[in-house]
Amino acid sequence: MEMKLVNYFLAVAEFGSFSVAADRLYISQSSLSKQIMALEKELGVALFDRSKRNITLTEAGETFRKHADRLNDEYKALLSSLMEYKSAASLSIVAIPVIAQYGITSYIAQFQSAYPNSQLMLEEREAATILPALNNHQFDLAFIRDNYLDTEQYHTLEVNKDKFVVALSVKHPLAVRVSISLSELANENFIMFDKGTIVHELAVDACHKAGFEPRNFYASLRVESILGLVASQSGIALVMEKIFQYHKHPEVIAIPLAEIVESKIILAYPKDKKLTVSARNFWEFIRDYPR
Amino acid sequence: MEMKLVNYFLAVAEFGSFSVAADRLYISQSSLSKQIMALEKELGVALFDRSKRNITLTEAGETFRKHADRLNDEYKALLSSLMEYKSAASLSIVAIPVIAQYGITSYIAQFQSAYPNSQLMLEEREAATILPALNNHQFDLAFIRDNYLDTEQYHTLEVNKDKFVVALSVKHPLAVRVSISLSELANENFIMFDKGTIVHELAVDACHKAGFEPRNFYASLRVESILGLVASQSGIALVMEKIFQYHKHPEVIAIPLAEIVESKIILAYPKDKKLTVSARNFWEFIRDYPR
DNA sequence: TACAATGTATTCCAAAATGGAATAGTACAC
DNA sequence: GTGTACTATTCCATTTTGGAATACATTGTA
Repeated sequence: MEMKLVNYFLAVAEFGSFSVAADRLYISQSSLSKQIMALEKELGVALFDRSKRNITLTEAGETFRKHADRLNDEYKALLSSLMEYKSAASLSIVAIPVIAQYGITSYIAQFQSAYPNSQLMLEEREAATILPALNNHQFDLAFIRDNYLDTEQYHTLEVNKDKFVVALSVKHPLAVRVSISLSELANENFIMFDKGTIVHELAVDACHKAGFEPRNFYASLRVESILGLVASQSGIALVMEKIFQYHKHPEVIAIPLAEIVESKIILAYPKDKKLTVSARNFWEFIRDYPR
Repeated sequence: MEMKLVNYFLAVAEFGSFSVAADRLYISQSSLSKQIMALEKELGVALFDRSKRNITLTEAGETFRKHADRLNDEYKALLSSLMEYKSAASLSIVAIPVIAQYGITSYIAQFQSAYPNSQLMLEEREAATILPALNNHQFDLAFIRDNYLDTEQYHTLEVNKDKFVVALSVKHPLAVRVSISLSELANENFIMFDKGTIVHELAVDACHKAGFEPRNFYASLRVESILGLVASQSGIALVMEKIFQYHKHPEVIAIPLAEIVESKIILAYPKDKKLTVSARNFWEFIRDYPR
């Protein structure tokens, strides 16, 4: 039995719902459903009664829950006892692929010169795959956006802050404005980031709030490409201001959005995890960094 | 972390050797090596010191061992507590693909009419894959050959017994004999079962004991095909007597082997496992079956 | 009774993990 | 040095995984 299944089980039991638990665990509902089914098959007993709309624990499920807590405690004790043997210097960080734009590379460089012995591993991943990996203890710390994050589950540290601007061709009629409201864009072509990215979700949600469905000219592209398309008047785009500033395109202008749509870049780790010495150093380095 | 890795780890720690532990666990050395390495990577610490010829536990390994026992105990307690919720009638059996030839199908039929409510699942697998699956609790009971089995680890019940005979074309010069010694076959073409099967291993080992390397005309085939090849004088074969009797080929004769090479068919389950009610019924049914 | 809302299961498919056989590499006894 | 007895690595076929889309089921409501 895979130990993470214990947590999956406990989440489903707690919320009485696969879809809610899947959300909370940052995995898909179909995956969670399959994994719990596989667990039940492996154990040879049904853990949940799914015949009603609200799923409930079977008797076996109740028994499993009792043991699950103890098993989990043992497991955590094991992990925590191994903590001290981890090379004190080891530190693995995962980040969304915008660390340059938000100056995080510079923090890291300064940390490395302050702690030259730390063996820092830095990996970039798409947002969607970061949280499951972080929860699985594959990384010590993560740089992520705070949107859609269940802040109850994580210790967080604000590192940077950004907000949407409207990227327009300089030839666009609205390019002369000092501010644009989303509702004025209802009939525009939207050039979006990849479906599944947080920025995409944020943009779509914002349009919904403004009362329209954005006409998406999907692009699943890099900022450079998006700005290129905007420059060639294929449409407009919602992009984060600092990302825009970083990449700047001579024929594209960014106009503030009347509605404030904010996104904070945070450093985070799961509350149920103990940090290594190095990770704590890094955390404190970022926390105390003079701004 | 996969719970079975705890057992893998404990086996390596106990024997101080990957290859011995792999043998004991009935998996390949390369697989075990990779799995322990993956475990170490997942935990972020080295558990074994491999720099010396005799591998030893690192400090972290010692710590892991302490917790491993407790974790394992919790896990076993969990499994055992779920036992009672398993449909009392459920019973899954795995067997090598010769149950018809050894009359096991008839035992099963009789058990089913004696216990019509038992939901018996029967699956056939190649010998090599049975023991790992049995150790992983994927099945309650297994019909297997006793050769090369570590009988310390399993409760066993003899079900049938068989021995090698030499299968020859009726036209073969030795076909008139009442008994043949292996050493007389040193220059024959051997038609063998698939590499990796127990019967193949037995045959090769027997030839080695008789002081020669069998010239294999590999066939990785079914008995029918092997007997067909023997009939057409492509070579000779070592086959189990009862298997031969069952399939009988008019142009093939079986001569007893002077050296007795025996193979018992046994019913087995791991000693560290508790049987379900039905499994126990089946066990006792077989044990008390009048012979 | 139909229908909308809200669930879970299933299917499909690309990507990743698994595991054994063969092989390379390494410590140690002699 | 050389052979022996181990572990690591590579290769590759097979299996597993996990998400997107979709099918299917329950329940509350018109």
